[in-house]
Parts: sequence; structure tokens; C-alpha cells
Amino acid sequence: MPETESLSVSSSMQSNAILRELPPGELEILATHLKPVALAIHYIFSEPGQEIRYCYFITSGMTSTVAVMQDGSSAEIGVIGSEGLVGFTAMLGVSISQNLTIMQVSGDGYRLEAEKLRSLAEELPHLRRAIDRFIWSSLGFYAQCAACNRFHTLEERLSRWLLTVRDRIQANGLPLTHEFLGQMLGAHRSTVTLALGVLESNGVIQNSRGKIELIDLARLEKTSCECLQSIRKLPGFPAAAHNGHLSA
Amino acid sequence: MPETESLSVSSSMQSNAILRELPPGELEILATHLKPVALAIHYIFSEPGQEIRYCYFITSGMTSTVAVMQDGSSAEIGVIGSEGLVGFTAMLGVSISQNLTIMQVSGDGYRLEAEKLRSLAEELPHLRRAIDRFIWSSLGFYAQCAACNRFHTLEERLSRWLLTVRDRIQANGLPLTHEFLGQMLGAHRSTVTLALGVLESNGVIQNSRGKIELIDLARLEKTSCECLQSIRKLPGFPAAAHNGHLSA
DNA sequence: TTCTCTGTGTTAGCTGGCGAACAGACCCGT
DNA sequence: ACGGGTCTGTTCGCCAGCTAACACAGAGAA
Repeated sequence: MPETESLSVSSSMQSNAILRELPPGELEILATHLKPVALAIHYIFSEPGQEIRYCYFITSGMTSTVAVMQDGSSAEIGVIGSEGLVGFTAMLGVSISQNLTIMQVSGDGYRLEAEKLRSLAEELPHLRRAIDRFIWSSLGFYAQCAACNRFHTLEERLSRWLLTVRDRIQANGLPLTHEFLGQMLGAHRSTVTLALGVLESNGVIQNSRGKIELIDLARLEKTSCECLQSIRKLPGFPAAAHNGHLSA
Repeated sequence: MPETESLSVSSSMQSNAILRELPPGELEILATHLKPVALAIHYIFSEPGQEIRYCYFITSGMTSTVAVMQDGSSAEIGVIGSEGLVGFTAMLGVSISQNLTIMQVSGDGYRLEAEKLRSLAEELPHLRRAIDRFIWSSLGFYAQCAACNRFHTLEERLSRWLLTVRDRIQANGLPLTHEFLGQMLGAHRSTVTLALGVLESNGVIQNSRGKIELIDLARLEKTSCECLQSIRKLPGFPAAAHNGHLSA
């Protein structure tokens, strides 16, 4: 246990990559404004066109940001886990959300007002720098998604997506329905079922109602597109975390 | 002619939306570092993995930013004309380019070292704010592209793209080959030819070697996807600029 | 238990765009 | 004015994934 921990700084803050990067002085100042929150699955952080009031440093669990079309179809453009800050776009001076961001896998985080974070970032250079770098990485994520959506098959994107989630939640059981996956991947539910069926019959994953169990991570990497590696390389983003592949 | 113009401030700087937004004091300071440059078609600003040394405020012409896959296929994720700043990602503290940015339609701009711009932005709050807002809009552009690539047909994306270019260069003759268009849209050259053929036979555009003439802008809007409107709504981005549709 | 709701499995036809290939047309240099 | 390079038009087979429809299986409520 760190002995230098102040009253407001909690050790769980170290779980977030941005907060972890801050020097103790800055973290202490920031910490007095942070409020720990439990984030339940499907919690909506922001919807297109609405104001972003709060920002959230995620410490566990995972969020998805999706672009929603007029007809209601949607495609994922970003994923944020404990490496990041939900609501980061508000740091760029426009507090309107462009996309829908929801909690994908339950977890925890720290919340504070977007406006407060913005003014703090002006005083705390390391905080500002850490957030800027996260925005940089997010831009890379968006770009990769755009290209991925254009070129890669559903099986490739699905595999990539499952591993992207795993990289963040560090667990092999993902609580997801096919319908939901379809919304993330911008594909039809039945097509997702089909693709999952192929993976299952190859022993790569295991399906059950509302849950997908990753069995063979190594093989899953092989069926996913290059985008997986590109995303893993983004500074601050989680890379492969399986210490020894789970069998084959 | 503005009588308050200082030695270093040139009136053509007003052509760039970011520079135009600056208060005279800030512009004057920034202007001493700006070097006017002519930007020829196909000029490469940055390639993936390389350092971004310079940033460019565009005053005329247009750039494209594309994501390039390992096999060489590419898809456009962003477009910058006189509304923006090429190399803006370097403002986020990482000077490595993630994508390829090239001059798409010849024009002019002002150049300065990325590092210099970054330090200036720390002293000039309006500059910083204007750049931040441009980054915000670019994020929106990237997101829209990702969804567009997933859902919309080539004809829709092509129509949207042609109008996006027109919005920026304010001219109806676009110097483009089908091959080039294919690289932007992540499609096959022959598929592009086919789609252009349909538009041409409907009298919406006119093809000639290396050039596409936009004839009926109103109809082109109809065949393009909703993304056109979304992009036009982004703060600081050019919207429809045809004062009275050209016939129909 | 039974009813209902949500989620999964599966089928069949249809289509947009890929992949590959070739002929013709335009443009420039010598 | 002729020859090679670049650009465009067109064709045809092929396949991933959409559209739509229906049957069945868990899971929770009454």
C-alpha cells in the first residue's frame, strides 16, 4: 500500500491509465473533484446532440461509442476501457456529444464535471498532456474503424472486436447478445449468429444465451484483421494481455 | 483593403477559417511565423509512421487524409480545405502521423513548424481554442466516415464525396481520375467508372479524361447519403455554397 | 406449471461490389 | 504523325452479407 496516499487519492485511481500517469501533486488536486461511481451495463453516457455534462475516468469495465444513422442503424467507432476518459470530446471546447456512448460491460469509474475538468486541464500540464495523448489515440481508433468497416469481412471484424473487448476487461466471458454485437459491428443479427457459429464450430469460442466465452485467443487473433494490431499499438491503449495462450 | 493590416499579416490569411477567427493581436504574432507556400496537386504532407514537421493553414485547394492498409488499399477518412489545419494531430503532443495526407486539388497555404505552432498555441488562447474546435470537427468527420463506409452504397458515397470537394474548392470542375477516386472511396476503379456512368447518363455530372464536371448539384445532393448534411453541420466546416442550383 | 418474452438457429433468394481481363480513347513526347 | 503510356468503358463470374421469414429454446413471471 502506498504510504504517500492523501485523503482524497484512492488507490483504485491507479487503475486508470490517464490518472496513473499523473504526478502525485496533480493527481491530488484532481482527486478532490473526482467522485467514484458504479457504472452498470447499458448506462448511457451521452447521446447525439446532447450536452456532455460529465466526464468519466474508467477504472474497470468498458464503454462503446457508436455512430447512429437516421434509420437507427449503428456502427461502433470507439471503445474505452480503463485506459481512457469518457467524454473527452468536451475537452475540445464543444460540449455537444456527436455520438452515442454506452456502458458495454459493467464496471467502475470516477466522475467529474466536464467544465471543471477543462479548467483543471489548463492549470495542470501533465493532465492536459495525458488527455491530449488519449485524444490522439482515439483519432487513430476512429480512423482504423473507418478503414476496417470498408475492407474487412464480418468474421474478421468480429474476431477483432472480441479481442479488443478482452484486452480491456481481462476476462474471457463476454456478456453479449448477438443483436447487440450486430449493432456494434453494423451488421445483421442473423449474420452475426452465422459468423459466431463458424467460430464456435472451430472451437475458437463458445456461445450460450447472452454470453460468449473466448476459448482460443491465439486462433481468434488469426481470424481477426490487421486492425487489431494497429489498435493495440496506439499509445496508452491496452495490448494483448494473455500470459500464455489458453490452449489450442 | 484593410488599413489596420500589419507588415506580416497578409489579407489572404483571411481565407483560412481558423486564422480568420483570431483577434488581430494573436494573428499578428502568429503571422510572423507563417510562410506562404504553393501546394501542388499530389503533394504529400505526411505518411504513416513519419514525423510531422510542419503544419499548414490551407487557404485554397484541398487535401485528403486516407488510411492505408497493409495490402496498399486505402480509404479516405478526412478532407481539409480552407477551413482547416493540416497536421493538426501534432497539436496533441504526438508528432507521428497516423495516416497519409496529400494535396488533392492544388492551392495555397501558410506553413510553420509544428513545434512552433504548439508552443504558440499555449500562449494564444484564441488560437488554441480555434484549433481545438477544428479537431472536434475532424473527430466528427472521422466518425461519420466510419459509419458511411459501413452502410452506404458507392453511388451515395461518391455523390457525397463530390459535393464535399465542391464545398471546399467552390468550383464545379474537379480534376480527378477514376483510379484516384477509387482510392479515396476504397473502391475498385471499374466500379467507380460504373457509378460515374450512371450519374452521367442522368445528366448529373459530365465525365472527361481526368476531369469531372458537376452539372446538377441539387440532384447530386439527392443521390448522396445523409453524411453530407452531417458533415456540413460540423462547426467551421463549409456548407452548401451554391447560390441557386445550377439548372435541373 | 404454463405463458410470454427475449434470444438463437437456420433457410432462401437477392444484390452491390470485387476480381480480372481486354478494347478503345485520349494525351504527350519525339 | 506515330507510338507508348495513361485513362476510361465494358463485360462476366463470383461471393459476402442483406432481407425476410419462421421454428425453437432458455428464463422469468403469474
